[in-house]
Amino acid sequence: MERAKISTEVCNQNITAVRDALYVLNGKWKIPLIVSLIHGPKRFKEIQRELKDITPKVLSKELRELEQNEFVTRKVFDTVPVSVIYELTEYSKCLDDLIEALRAFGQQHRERIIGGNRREEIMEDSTVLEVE
Amino acid sequence: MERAKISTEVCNQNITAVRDALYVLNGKWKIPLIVSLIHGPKRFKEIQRELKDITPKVLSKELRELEQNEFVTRKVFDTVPVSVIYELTEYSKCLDDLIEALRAFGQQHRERIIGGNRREEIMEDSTVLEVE
DNA sequence: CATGTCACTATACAAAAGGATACCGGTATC
DNA sequence: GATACCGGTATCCTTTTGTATAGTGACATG
Repeated sequence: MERAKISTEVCNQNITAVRDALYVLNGKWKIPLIVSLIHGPKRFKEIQRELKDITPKVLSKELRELEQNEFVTRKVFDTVPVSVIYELTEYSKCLDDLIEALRAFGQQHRERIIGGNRREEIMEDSTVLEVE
Repeated sequence: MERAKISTEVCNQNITAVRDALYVLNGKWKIPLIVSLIHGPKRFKEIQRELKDITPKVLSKELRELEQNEFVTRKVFDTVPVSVIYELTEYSKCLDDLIEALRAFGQQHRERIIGGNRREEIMEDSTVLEVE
């Protein structure tokens, strides 16, 4: 009973931590956006081209939120016309392990589905992952 | 130029992998739900109590999706009234690294915000993370 | 002189996700 | 008899997310 209490407390702490993490990284775009900046700073349009189905409105919103959380910085150069580059911060490096784990899982999961080594009943379902 | 081409290809692969991962783990609840099952199988109402602000409708939908992706199994016992337990699968263990990274980041990020070792301009913003 | 680029913003709208509340039939408890 | 638990479903509503389209102003290209 005492043990159970401690274990549920730990469990709640873990859930809280995970929910805190998801709170700042929510949505479809934040992590892909960070990944696209890992290989070097980029301009607005470059990012838009790389994440091809994002609209400027959404991109601009996501970038603002990442800026507020100190994962990216926005730098404006007064060339003509102005160029704006987005760059990852030092702090964003604390996401490296997370991103690597996500990447590894994503890759592995896709292979599993393409390979078809899954239970038959579920194979029929086409909504599990969209493979192009 | 050749180098750049290779590097953008790798980058695109990474973005794709990350997006695949996010596709099956989307939304506010899937990962917290899995975390709540790590310490052992649970019944529907138990999970609902643990993730306290989830509604039964959403919980039932999330559990169904996790079942389709083979992260949890649903077992019905014909006691009176019936009891239903949800349990993590073997396959779900491939999420362990990811969950640990998410937990570590979430904890670290919360401490950073509570500690207040952030730039002043951003300190004013209250929307960064809800700390209760 | 028409057209296109850049980094967006604005407006309007549609779709999806999530939340609030009520309800079911059966059992157990008070 | 009233209430509560169980594992959900049904209905409605709000919030979030995404789409489509147009426009800005200064310049560069044809």
